[in-house]
Amino acid sequence: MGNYPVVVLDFETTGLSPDQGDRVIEVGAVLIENNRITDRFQSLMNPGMRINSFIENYTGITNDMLKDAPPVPEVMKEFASFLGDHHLVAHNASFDQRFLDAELRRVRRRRVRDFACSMLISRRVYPEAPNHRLESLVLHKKIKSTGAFHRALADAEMTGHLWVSMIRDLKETYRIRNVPFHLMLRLSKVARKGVPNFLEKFALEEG
DNA sequence: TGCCAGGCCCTCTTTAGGGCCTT
Repeated sequence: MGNYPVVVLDFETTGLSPDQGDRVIEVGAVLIENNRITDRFQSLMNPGMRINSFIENYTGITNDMLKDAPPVPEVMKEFASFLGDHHLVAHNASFDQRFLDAELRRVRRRRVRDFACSMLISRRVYPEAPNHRLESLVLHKKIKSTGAFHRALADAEMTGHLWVSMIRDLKETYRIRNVPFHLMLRLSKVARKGVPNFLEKFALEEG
């Protein structure tokens, strides 16, 4: 199964830390239901400050593109509606979670669901991967690339495909019929050496 | 003035250091 919906999201930002004044400049997200993308959300946002040349080069998003973009609060209110009360997923979720929580706080909203981290889970499901950057995992799993890396919607879509791929591989490898969200959350915290035992035990209890 | 992210996770560890990930 794994039929519960999740929203997979990705932010492009002015830097690494909302605590140091960094803001979001683009959000991309996909809704996944029944292992397929059924809805999408994407918007650039004007952060009210200039972005540096590293960010322009890294993302391909320029100051010129942000000049006429809607302000961050306006987009974040819309995005909060898109999120609803769905479970959330991101690649290196602690990063996106910090920015999401900070920007929602500014518009007096709050996150209501847990975040699962596709990077932490991929380290456990695909320990053989050369590394666990999104770009490398997309190559490793032969996931079709849906646009330029480091743009929010393309990264969210590819992370979404990675999420579906990990659920499928868990089912096949461990003969788990149903991979609920809470299993993915728990898996992301299991010591790596203990992963096979953890999953075999789950499969037994399920059966 | 000078500082400058944070959390996971391995190891030559736990009285710590440094690579990996995200922009």
